[in-house]
Amino acid sequence: MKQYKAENEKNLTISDIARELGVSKTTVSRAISGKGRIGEATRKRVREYIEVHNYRPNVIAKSLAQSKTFNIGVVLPSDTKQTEIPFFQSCLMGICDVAAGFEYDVVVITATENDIKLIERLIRNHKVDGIVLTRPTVNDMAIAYLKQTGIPFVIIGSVEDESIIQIDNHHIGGCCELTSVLLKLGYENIAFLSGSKYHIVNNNRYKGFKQAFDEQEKDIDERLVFLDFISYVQIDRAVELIMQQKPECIVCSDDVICSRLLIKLNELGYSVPKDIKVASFYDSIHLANYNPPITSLKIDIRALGIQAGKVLISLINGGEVSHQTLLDYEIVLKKSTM
Amino acid sequence: MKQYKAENEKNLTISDIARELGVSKTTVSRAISGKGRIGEATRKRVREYIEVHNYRPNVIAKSLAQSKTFNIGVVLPSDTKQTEIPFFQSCLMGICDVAAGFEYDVVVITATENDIKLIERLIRNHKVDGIVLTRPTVNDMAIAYLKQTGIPFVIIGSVEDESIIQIDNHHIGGCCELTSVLLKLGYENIAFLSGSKYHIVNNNRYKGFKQAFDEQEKDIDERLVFLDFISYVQIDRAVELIMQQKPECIVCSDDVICSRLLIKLNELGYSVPKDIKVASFYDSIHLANYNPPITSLKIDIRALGIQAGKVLISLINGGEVSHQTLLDYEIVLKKSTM
DNA sequence: TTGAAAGCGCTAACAT
DNA sequence: ATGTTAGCGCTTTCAA
Repeated sequence: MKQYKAENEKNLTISDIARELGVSKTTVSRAISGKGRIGEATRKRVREYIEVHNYRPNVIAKSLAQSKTFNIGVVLPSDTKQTEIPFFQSCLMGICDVAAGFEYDVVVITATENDIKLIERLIRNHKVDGIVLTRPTVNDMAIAYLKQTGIPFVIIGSVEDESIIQIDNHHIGGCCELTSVLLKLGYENIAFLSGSKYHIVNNNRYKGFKQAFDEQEKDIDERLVFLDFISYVQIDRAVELIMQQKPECIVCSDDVICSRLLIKLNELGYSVPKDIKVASFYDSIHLANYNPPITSLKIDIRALGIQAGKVLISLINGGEVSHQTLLDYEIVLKKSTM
Repeated sequence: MKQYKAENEKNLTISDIARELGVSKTTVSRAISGKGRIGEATRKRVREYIEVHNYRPNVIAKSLAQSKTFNIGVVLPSDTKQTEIPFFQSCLMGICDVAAGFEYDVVVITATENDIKLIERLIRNHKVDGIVLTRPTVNDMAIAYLKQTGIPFVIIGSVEDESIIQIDNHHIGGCCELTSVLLKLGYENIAFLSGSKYHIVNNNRYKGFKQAFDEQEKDIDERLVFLDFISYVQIDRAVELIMQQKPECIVCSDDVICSRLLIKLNELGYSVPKDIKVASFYDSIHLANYNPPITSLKIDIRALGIQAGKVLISLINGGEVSHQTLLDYEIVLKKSTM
């Protein structure tokens, strides 16, 4: 139980300072926090002492006294497959950035669709003041749980429930717009290849896809729509089926699917964009360096994290926040659809 | 300052339980922690009450009393480029796993080679009991700082200083072995393409490469060695230079470089493995699905995180730990070198 | 085996 | 403007 601090000089406390300066603890506390009235002279004395002696308040003690932890929790999916996609990491970095700016720290925990034990523990242990949830699913257990606890939380993604604070890109709009562009380029037979239906974002992307067809009063060829294709084996099979229909273009719901698609197309001997056009509803490093460059929706993931962090911290501190923030996207046309 | 808890029933404390059960706080505390002598009967009564009333100790209060936080800090690089590689995310997941198992939580912060402000803050705020550092660099500021504070810490990677607890894969051995295999396959002119010299791991990989040549008493063609190639532009240029020498094989120090190499080779019209063999000293999802499959060193990143977490927690609790743990690797020969 | 009391370092009413 | 005092919820001597 011997801590390393023993090696250093013992940590300075507020009482030490009070004693040395011949004032009360309260005065010192006030000089530090800036709350409450205090004389300019004393404040200066205290501040100087602190500076010189390199005093740092003990955040734990402050936490206990104020029932605040100055931590925010970030819930990441723990399944290995998701683990390797850069989305969550970029989000996390964004959140860390803002958190640091507000003197908060970030506690990371993992959860799966049907195991939110760690979230429960984190909250019951009072380790965080609020939580950022990433990737909401259909019938999300974590959301239900958090709502019931009353702890401040925001989600990165979208759900129907308007009582939940959500930060997301405008997936429906973006996917609709990209699809529209493709249609206007004259590609009529567009295939759609999407990941798990369980992830709301995929459903929204499909909504956008459909909307574009509706707007232009064109019909989707249902034989070209492949939803809920998760494993590589499934995707490979889907690609074969799609290519049998000889479409002009394939749109993928995300970068991982798209990169697999590209490999499979290559294997089958098809060349992009000569034989088939390809576009993706989300780009990332997986696609960034591909040759030919892939037309895709470009979204700023880090910005998403930053926004989520900001909103959460504001929420924690009693600020008013809007229930939904939709961030922008950019459509980047590249060689793969030319 | 009104907290959400107000909405729920007020949180049960140890005093509440003591009062209800007609015992002292001390007794309740003992019943929970298991420390100190206590009658079997009372212990049971307390445990039952806790179970029924769903009591959860306040970790913050415990922290204050024991000067322990039950948090470990993980330092991740914040530069965007590194952010997108899955290595750190996998490490982090591994660390989260063990931490949860020991009832610890993980606080994530970022740092760059020359900005360790957040590390300093984290420690001075007493937010963690120990730290995991990832990716040591040459003249690592973070290591120097941590060493001086005396806080328990481990690094994922290798450094010369034996006083530092290190967890790593056996890069030198692995790279040596893979190179040996390539040499034995009859590839004499092997090019080596590596990333930043600033990252110790790259230097170690090169050491392994050289060692293989030494062991077989063969000479490295210096014109084929390209160290410290970081940006894509640099890599592209290196590939051109390499190909002018018409080597039989190219070895990359990591997956990101390799994936860029493959794109560039493709662009230049070379086919793998027909025109040129390719191997990588580290595979990841970036390479996993490439066609043709790429010969590479396979290492289990999550395991690295798990081990680091275990060692750190042991260290925090005063356990004896060895200064270096080298994890295994696997050489996977694939089509790219056939 | 159990309890009383002090204390971890800070904040916040309430006085003065 | 400053000080007094009483907590925050838990652990931990020390005494019974």
